[in-house]
Amino acid sequence: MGPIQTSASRAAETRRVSVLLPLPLGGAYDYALPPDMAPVPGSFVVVPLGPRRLTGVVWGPATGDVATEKLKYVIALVDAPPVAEELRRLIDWTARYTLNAPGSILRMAMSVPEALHPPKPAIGYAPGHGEGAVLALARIRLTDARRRVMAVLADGRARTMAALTAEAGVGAAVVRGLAEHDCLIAVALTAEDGARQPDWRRPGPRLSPAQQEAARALVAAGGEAGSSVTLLDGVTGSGKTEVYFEAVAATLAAGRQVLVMLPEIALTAQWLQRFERRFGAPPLQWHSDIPGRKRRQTWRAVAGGDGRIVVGARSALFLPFRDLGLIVVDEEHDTSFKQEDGAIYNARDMAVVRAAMGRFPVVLVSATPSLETMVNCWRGRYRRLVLPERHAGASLPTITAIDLRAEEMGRQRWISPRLHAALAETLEAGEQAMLFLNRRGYAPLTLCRACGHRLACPNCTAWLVEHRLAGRLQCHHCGHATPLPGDCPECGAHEPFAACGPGVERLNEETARAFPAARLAIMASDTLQRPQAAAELVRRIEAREIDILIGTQIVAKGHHFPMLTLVGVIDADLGLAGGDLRAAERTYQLLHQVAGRAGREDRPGRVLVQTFQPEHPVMEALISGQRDRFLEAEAAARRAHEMPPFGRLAAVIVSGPNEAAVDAASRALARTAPDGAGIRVLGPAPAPLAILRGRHRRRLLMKTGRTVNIQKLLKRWLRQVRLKGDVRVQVDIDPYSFL
DNA sequence: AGCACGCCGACT
DNA sequence: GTCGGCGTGCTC
Repeated sequence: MGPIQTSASRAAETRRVSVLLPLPLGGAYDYALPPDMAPVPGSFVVVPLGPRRLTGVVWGPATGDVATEKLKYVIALVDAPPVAEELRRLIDWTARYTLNAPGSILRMAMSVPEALHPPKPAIGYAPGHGEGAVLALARIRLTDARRRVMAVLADGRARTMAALTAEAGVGAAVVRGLAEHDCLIAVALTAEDGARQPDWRRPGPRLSPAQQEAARALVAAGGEAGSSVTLLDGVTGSGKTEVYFEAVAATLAAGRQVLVMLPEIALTAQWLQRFERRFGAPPLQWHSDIPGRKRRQTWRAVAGGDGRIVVGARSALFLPFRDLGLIVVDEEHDTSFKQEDGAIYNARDMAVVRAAMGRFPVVLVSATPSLETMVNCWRGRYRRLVLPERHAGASLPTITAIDLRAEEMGRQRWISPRLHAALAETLEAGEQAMLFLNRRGYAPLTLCRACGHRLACPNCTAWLVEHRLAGRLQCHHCGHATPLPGDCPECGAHEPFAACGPGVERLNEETARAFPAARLAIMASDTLQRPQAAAELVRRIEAREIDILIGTQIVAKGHHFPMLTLVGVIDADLGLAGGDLRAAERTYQLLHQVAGRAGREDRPGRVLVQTFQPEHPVMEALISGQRDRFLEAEAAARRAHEMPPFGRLAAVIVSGPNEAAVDAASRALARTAPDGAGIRVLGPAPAPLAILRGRHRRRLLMKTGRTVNIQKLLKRWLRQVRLKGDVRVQVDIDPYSFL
């Protein structure tokens, strides 16, 4: 034995690690390791933090500058697969890019803390076997109920108590009684007994030559050493999904995991069907509606590597894949990939980053690619594969504008005579039509006829929207709901309210009046709360139980209705108002997608677009089908104003319950705003929703050239200001909506 | 994110 | 005289 160690030499020998906790702390904290503990970077560990015990992730070697007296010991090493380096780097990268604490980003990857601890095995009941069981059965009185239980279990498969009692139609006491007499044995159920795995060996559908070529290129990208981004660009119905399924199959064949990100996951029953047809089993799913137990299973399957393929919404991006080999971002232009609450990030862009970190390919898929993606293609940073035609020879719909300035519109009517005539023809021919209006509810605004008072949300700067089917007024921003008041809260007039403007419910009313014999259905996110309701409606349309479908933007996504030959866009100008950088681009994408619903298979479709500005570049591009020329013009305009992606933009949102404190803080920020060549700070101005969920909001905008490190600039700037009175500052790098 | 510490109003 | 409000700050 050597000499007794001094505390100093012991400290020098103490192994230290830095541990990132899923909290908005400044960074990772250092901890001492007990002598017998050997975590690797990425290991989950339990550590003390103040009076609490928390689970975090070993982030690397200790940073070293923490006083020994402060250092605490790691309590335990969690028995779970460690977080891969790729995800750790993605978390650090995202934190730096979005100016969030790394712990806040880690929290998204650890959204199911219970999943870290192995589930206690579910207990099931199986018949006993061998002579003992026979003797046991002989000893008891075999009542009817007991006989039914034994009959259910005759196949030898174990069942949970719940399943067994339901199948046999007995109470739990009967089962317990049988178990006590050793006629049944309690066994641990193996997880998801016999769950089917997607099988990449199954033969795919026959692909067109263009599809084959694209599929080959995608598969080849998977075989390359580094990362790559490929845009799969093709009109609706050109068979993009089948093409990227080949890349999915190749990745699965190579033994690696796949993530497919889709917007609005709850409404893609058709996508899931296609997947299951191709691979013989459903993929794992990840989105906000997945119940807790399933989430936990999925998280564990992904981390352990048994979960081979996940389809999910944007939050799936931070799942702890063990060996991810491909990400597909379908509908890459969709704005729902931009997360707006908590950490603000664009999951499509972060997918590209994750692929770069993991050195694997990513495929962006769209019929209407975002301008950012197209610019990256033009710059040669992304590859582009174009699927030129509609599959199976179907022709593209003809798109025609209806100039509302020239139409005789009745009062409180939104269907023009020309659209009305087209609807009549379509119904006459026994075909289906769709009316598109991107507004939920009955009317977007309700006002008092006596005094002009408008019913507004008490928590937000927004009008209340009347929902007649639900029998109430609703705020679409905070969820505030109230019945329609009997009297005007302003002037006291009795039942004075008038609905202003149309929502889908009101359009439904007008359509029903115009076509009393037609069978109508409304499709909006609030009329279809459950995925089953959406699937049922889709089935009814496919079965031609519906003649006219009236819907908001959710009808634009991914549903194929062969008999739908007419699409009417009620108000094409709706998205163009307001100070949104991407208003034109988004309107184009939305209307193009809606138009793509018309004329499938062998029936030519037509699209009638009601607009007050048929000469607008968006309308002209839609009608002429010259998408890329439109995007080039958009790009030129953005370049001229040094707007993204030709310049950088960041919004700084200051919010708090006290308006004066918010104003003071935003003025203080404006005073200390950096300036310099190519740097401009605008504001403060009231944010797009000046009051949201009871918090007052002000916004400043920072605009810089493309080569400026905007994060560094923002960090230095925001550090200077001391905030008080529950005022929060949030940064939105590359904001989508602004004014 | 929690939790403790700290300085100003209505109660056993 | 104390209990408790939540504003501010810290947690390796």
